[in-house]
Amino acid sequence: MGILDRLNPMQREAASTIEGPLLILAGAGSGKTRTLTHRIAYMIHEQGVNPWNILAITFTNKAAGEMRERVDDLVGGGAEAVWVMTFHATCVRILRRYIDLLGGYDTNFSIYDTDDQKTVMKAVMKKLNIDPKQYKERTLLSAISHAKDDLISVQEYERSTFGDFTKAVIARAYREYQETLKRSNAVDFDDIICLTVELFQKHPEVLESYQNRFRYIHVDEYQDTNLAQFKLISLLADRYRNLCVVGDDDQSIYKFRGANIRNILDFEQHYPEAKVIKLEQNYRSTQFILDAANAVIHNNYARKDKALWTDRGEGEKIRFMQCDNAYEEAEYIVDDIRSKVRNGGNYNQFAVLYRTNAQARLIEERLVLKGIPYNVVGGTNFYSRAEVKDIIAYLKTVENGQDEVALRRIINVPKRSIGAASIGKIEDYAEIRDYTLFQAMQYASEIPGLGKAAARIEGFVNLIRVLRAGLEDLGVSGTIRKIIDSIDYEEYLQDTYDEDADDRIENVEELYNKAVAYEESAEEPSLHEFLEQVALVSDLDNVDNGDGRVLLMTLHSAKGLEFPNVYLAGMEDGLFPSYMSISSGDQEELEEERRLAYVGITRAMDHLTLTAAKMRMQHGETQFNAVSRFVKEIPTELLDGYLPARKSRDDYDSSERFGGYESSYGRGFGEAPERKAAVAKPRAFGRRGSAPETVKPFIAQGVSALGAAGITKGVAGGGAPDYAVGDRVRHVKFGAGTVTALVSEPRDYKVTVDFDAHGPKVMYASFAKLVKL
DNA sequence: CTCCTTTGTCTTTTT
DNA sequence: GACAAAGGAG
Repeated sequence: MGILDRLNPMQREAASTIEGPLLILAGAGSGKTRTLTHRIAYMIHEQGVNPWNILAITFTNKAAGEMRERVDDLVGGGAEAVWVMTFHATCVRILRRYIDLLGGYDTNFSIYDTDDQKTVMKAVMKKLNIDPKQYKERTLLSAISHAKDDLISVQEYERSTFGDFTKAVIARAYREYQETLKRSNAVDFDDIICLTVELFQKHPEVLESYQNRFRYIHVDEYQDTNLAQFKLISLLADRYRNLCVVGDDDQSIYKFRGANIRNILDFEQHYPEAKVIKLEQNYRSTQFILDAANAVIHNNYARKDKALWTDRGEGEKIRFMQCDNAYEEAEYIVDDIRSKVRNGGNYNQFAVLYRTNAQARLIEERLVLKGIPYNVVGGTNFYSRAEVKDIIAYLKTVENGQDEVALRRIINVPKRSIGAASIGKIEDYAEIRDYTLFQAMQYASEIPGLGKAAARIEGFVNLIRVLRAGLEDLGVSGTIRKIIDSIDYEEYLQDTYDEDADDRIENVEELYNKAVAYEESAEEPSLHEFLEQVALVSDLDNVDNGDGRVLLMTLHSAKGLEFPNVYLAGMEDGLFPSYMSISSGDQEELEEERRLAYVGITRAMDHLTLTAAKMRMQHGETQFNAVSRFVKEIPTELLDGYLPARKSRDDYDSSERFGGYESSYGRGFGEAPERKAAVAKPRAFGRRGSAPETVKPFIAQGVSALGAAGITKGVAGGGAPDYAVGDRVRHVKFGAGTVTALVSEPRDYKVTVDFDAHGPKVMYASFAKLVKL
């Protein structure tokens, strides 16, 4: 009878548990979206929950769109009232109503993307006299971003600096950056979340209204939430505590963006009454593919133990191919795809995944050569193209005159001969009168020293005024058209770019088309909503493989997708795992890479091919990379094709850890690796021969990493286990048993115990905490 | 103010 | 190898 009949028992239990906190640990391909959508349908249809009271939060628009569609299908009428949205869209919606309560912001705020943030930071550094050679804007921005992810305010950050000079610099930059954004009535991506948290904390009445509205909350991809998002969710869920989170700690791959894997690992601590349900049946891949994925991920520590299984049968072995260079790798992959399609297949059943976007190029070239249709997912965002950003900046200036980043971008584009000197004079004037830049520009004729520039500035101000006046009649698309015409933008593009002017003009037209499409679909079209979509939607969201094309994308973009045939290209130490993660000596970074490998492997339904190149151009120089350690972590019996030399734990020495770089500075180095030397010279640094500062900490950390590698057992579980095969041991949960096998693995000892009451179990020594009897 | 050459950087990137 | 930013010359 019910909606839940089509679910397996565990899925059904998860879907029917609607009261109280619930953690669904959903392995790759275990039907997580299906479970969530059925849960929502069950609530509405069989438990009489008002759709209005349900919130489902995702990370990507794509995931939100998919869920929206499936909920609509299952629920039918009334489903529109369910909020299915991304974190950012949810928060923007809340801020558009209430941000003015925080003071200093107005509800027509701009949203700054990464480029805009850089622009702001550059200005901040200039203003504060921060030496750009000593501090990169990227570093400062990422420090600020991480502070915001952790809900650390400017004041708190300032208090925590103590004698730390670098932190003090960051604190100054943080304060000025935040003040600049506020002056511009703008928020960045991180602000969207943490200002909402701030709003809830400072205005309990607002929080309460949303708590009452969202009685049932779902969070997808919970493993990727950061502290701010966690706080947001826990505030919202605090009243009714009906919080359902879904995730897979093994697929947490966004630590570098502030995701905190502890949120999912510690869910039961935060919510002691929580119910935990594991979905371990995989409906996607063959057993061999799952075995390989399980074997790789088992080398990680920080994870909840689980084992994916399938009833799909063993399937085919995983293929491994090491080519001489990256060209041959591309050739191998493309030829393989072509021959498989000739034997009856469709190009849309194939995906090539890689670690870095730069790897796409060679494969693309080969695909073009063979006339195979393909799509590259990601790479450069449509909205980050200069010509698109120009028009967007005009629109932002029309919407929000305080937006300085937008204003400065267009003030002299196309060239109006308003240069740095004139802008400086306007700035001074604005400072004295406490005006915004745009306000000051309206008094150009009064500003001393502008001379002829004053008239040109007035012309510009007038243009914006006219655009504002016409907005209501013309709408968004009409205003875009008017901008293009008034500034002769297409002519400007033609003059400025000789090579690709036509492409750029096309992009501008595409933006116009998007605006038209937006106006057709929106209930109540507005400029700020259009700008919001532009800021929050990426072209990743439009990935569609209905038209028979091979898909190329990074491993990160591939999360959540599945393909019958998957190629993982560039399986090399130094590329994947990345050079950074190896050289940092930080185990956590390496574990994140390993999770990425896990994500990659589990994208494959039937056929998985791993490829590597012995020699590859990276950053303009030839690198000789060793086969990725992740390939070596896959049991030999699952691999087909050329098999790399197997490595035992003890071979994970320095030359291996920083593997593959030997050839860059002379052969024979790897034969009898002198440990210190191997650590100190992992790689021939940039061609200009300068050893960057990173080398020093690198050496220090490298040595400690080496130390850690050398005494893995110690790190793993406080030394080698004190029991051996044949010994009797006791386990907290399973009771007494006999040790039947003890295998030393890179990170830990794998111990098999035949328990008296529960039969044989395989476990990792550091987790099992077995006591010798 | 603008154009051209030199210099430095370079993982991933849901929003 | 590719691209952006800074610095110097016109």
